Amino acid sequence: MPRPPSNRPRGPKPQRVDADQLLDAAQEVFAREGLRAASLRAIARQAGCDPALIYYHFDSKEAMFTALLDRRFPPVIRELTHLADPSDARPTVLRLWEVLGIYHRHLGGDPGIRSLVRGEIVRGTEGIQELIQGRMAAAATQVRNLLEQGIARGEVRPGLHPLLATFFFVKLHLEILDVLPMVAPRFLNISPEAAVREGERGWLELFWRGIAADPLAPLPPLPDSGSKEFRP
Amino acid sequence: MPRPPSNRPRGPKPQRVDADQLLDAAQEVFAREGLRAASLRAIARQAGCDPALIYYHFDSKEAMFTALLDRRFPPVIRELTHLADPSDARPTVLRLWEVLGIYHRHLGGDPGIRSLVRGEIVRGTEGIQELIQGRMAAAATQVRNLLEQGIARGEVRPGLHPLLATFFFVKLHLEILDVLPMVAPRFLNISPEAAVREGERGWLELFWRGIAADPLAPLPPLPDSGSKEFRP
DNA sequence: CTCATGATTCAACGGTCGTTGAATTAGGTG
DNA sequence: CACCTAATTCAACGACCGTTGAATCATGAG
Repeated sequence: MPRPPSNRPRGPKPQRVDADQLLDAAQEVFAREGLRAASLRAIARQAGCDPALIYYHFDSKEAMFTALLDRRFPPVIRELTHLADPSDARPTVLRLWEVLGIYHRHLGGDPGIRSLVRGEIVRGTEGIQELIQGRMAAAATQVRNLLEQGIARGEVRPGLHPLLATFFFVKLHLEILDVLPMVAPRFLNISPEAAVREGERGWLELFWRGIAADPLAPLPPLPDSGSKEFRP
Repeated sequence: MPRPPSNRPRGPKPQRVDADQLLDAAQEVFAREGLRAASLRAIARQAGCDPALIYYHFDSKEAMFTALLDRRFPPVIRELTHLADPSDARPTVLRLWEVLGIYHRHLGGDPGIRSLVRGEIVRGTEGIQELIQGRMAAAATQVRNLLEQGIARGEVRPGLHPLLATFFFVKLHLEILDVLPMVAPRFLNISPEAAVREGERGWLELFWRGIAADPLAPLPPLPDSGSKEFRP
C-alpha cells in the first residue's frame, strides 16, 4: 500500500551543494571503497544531499569519475613538465627526488585515486583505460625526458632503457605510497608515515645506485619531504 | 502470477562439478572481475552449474576465496623455502633471479589472484587482510633470508635494509607481471610477453646494481625463464 | 526392488544498486 | 506581488546480488 505523500520539504537544503563539493565527496568515498564498490548513495550521504542530485551535475557515475581525474592530473603534469625543463642544471638525482615529491604532494593523501587508477588500468572498462593511460603517458614522458637528460649529461649510465626505468621508478613509488603503509606496522614495526618516509628515501638510493654512471659516488643531501625546500 | 512448476529435470547434470572445478571457475571470474564484482552467478555459469551448488561445497563467497588462496600459496612458499636454504652456495644474484622465476611460474598466468591479493591488502575486509598478510609474510621471510645470506657472504652491500629491499624486489616484480603487459603495447611498442621478459631482466639488473657490494661487477648469465634450467 | 543419501536445481527473499521522472522549493527578475 | 528558472528531493523502476529451503534427480547399498 503506497503511503500518502510525505510532508517533508522537498526543496533545496540551506547549504547548496555544487559539482565541486560532490567531487570532494566522491573522492573520499572512492578512496574508501574503490570505483565499483562506491555507491552513489554513499557519495550523496557524504556530500549531504540526495543521490538524484548527482545526476543534475553529472551524466553518470562514470562521468563523475572522469571529472575527478580531470581535476587531479593537470597540476601534476604541469609541475613535472616544469621540472623536466632542460635548462635545469641541478644534479639528476636531485630532480628525481623532486619527482617523488610531486607525486607525494598531489597523490599522497589520496589512496583512492591511486588504487582506482591502477585498478582501472589492470582490469577497467575500455574507455576509462584509454583515458587514464593518456594522462599517465603525459606524466611518464616528463620523467623519461629527465632520465635522457641525465644520460646526455653523463650522470646516468648509457644502456639504460629510459622508459622501462621510468616505469620502475614511478610504479614502485606508487606502491610505496599505497601498500607499504598497510604492511609496515606488521612487517617493519614502524608507523605508516615513517614507512613512507624511509621507503621513498631507500627507494631513491637503490634506484639511483642502479642507474647512475658512477654508482659508488655519494648522494647529495636530499631535503626532507616535509621541508619547505621540497616544494618548488 | 506464479507460473506452474517447470518440467525441466532438476537432478544433477551428466557432468559432476566438484569443489576443485568450482575453484577453477572462481579463479577465472575473480581474475576478470575482481573479488567484489565477481558474482556467484557468473562463477556458476563458468562452471556450468547452478549458483546454489556453490553453497553445497563452500560456506560463502568469502570462504571460496580463502579456499582459493589455500590452493595457491603453499607451493610458492615451499619452493621459496627450499631456495633460501643456507647451504645453497650459488651466487645471490642467481638465487634472486630464481625468486622471480618462482613467482612467475606460480602467479604469472593468473592476474586475478595478484590483483585480488593486492586489492584486499590495500582496502580489503579486515579478516581477509590478516589472512593474506600472513601468507605474504611467510613468502617475504624467505626472500629476506636470502638477502641476509648475501650480506653475510659479502655479495650484498651492508647497510641495506633487507626487509625494505624485499618489499621493493617482490612488489615491483608483481607490478611487472600485472601492469607492464597492459601498458607495454602503448608505451614501449612491444608485445605483453616481451614486456614481461624484458621487464624482469631489466629489473633484476637494476635491483642487483642497487644492492650489490660491487655494483660494477658483470652479472653471471641469467637462464631464460622459459628454459628447463629455470625450473628447479 | 526399496530406500537412503549425496548432488543438483528451482524459486524466491530481502537487499542494494544506478538511474529516472515528477514534484517541490529557493532565489532572482520583472 | 507574481513568475520563471535552477536546484533539490521523493519515490519508484528494473536489474542484479548473496543466500536459503525445499524439491528433484542419480547412484549405490541392502
